[in-house]
Amino acid sequence: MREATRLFSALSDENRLRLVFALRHGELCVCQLIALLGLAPSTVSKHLSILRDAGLLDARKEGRWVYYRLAGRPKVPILGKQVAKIFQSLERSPLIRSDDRQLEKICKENMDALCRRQARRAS
Amino acid sequence: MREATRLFSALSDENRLRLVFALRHGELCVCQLIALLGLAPSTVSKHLSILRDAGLLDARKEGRWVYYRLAGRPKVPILGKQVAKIFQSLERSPLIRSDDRQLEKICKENMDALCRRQARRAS
DNA sequence: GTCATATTTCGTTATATGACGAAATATAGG
DNA sequence: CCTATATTTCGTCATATAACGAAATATGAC
Repeated sequence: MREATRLFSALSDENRLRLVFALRHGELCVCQLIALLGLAPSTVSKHLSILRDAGLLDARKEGRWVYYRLAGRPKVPILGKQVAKIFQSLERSPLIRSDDRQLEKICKENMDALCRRQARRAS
Repeated sequence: MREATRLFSALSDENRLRLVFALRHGELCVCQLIALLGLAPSTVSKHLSILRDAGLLDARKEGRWVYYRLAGRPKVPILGKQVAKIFQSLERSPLIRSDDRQLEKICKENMDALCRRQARRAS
């Protein structure tokens, strides 16, 4: 029961939904996700931690970098008609589309340039 | 996007999940749901309001009584493997089983006896 | 070893949320 | 009309949560 409420709670924040949708294209590094959301690294890290604890994400480390991906192979999510509609419309929502466009750019940048940008932003 | 977060937020509370599962058997009156959860009427009413605003429940009035039911015809909810597992295990969870047993008793009581019990509880 | 860097954890603050009781609203009976 | 009753809304309080910056941790380069 706690697992269920934890899962739904994990998905009840807009930024965390954005993370889940960003990762549907494939694995991303934390620094890329930070660039996408434009939030403090600590905030993004906390959000990712919540999603991972809820069983939605897996993570792997590569040197200093941590990559997150969706856990397993999620199918098209259905939770009754209402939710099916919501999820379909979510992919068409301006925010997710905007995220998708921004993600294209972010994925074209090399990781070093991205991380330098985060460092500059932090100061 | 707000609809999605509202829906997931609606399902992120244990008592609200219990309400949803209780209603999977069919329509119930608020006083029956109050008896099930053992919470204050105002709290149950608030929870039901959240679920209805999220599109999960429909309501109809019959005199002083308000009956709630699941909206439309929900199928077995799937939101990726993780959620499918959670929902399957939820139906086997001690809490939901206990609720099911208690619901049997509650549905055998006539509404008047139930409501008299709530009134006594309120004082 | 030192210094730099990416990420996570911790502590703080403002805001949101779940519980309750009281008040308001809607319906029924005499 | 008055009284009773079921439910909803409102206000309050304790607790949870999302944001941030600072500190801690882990990795890499020299």
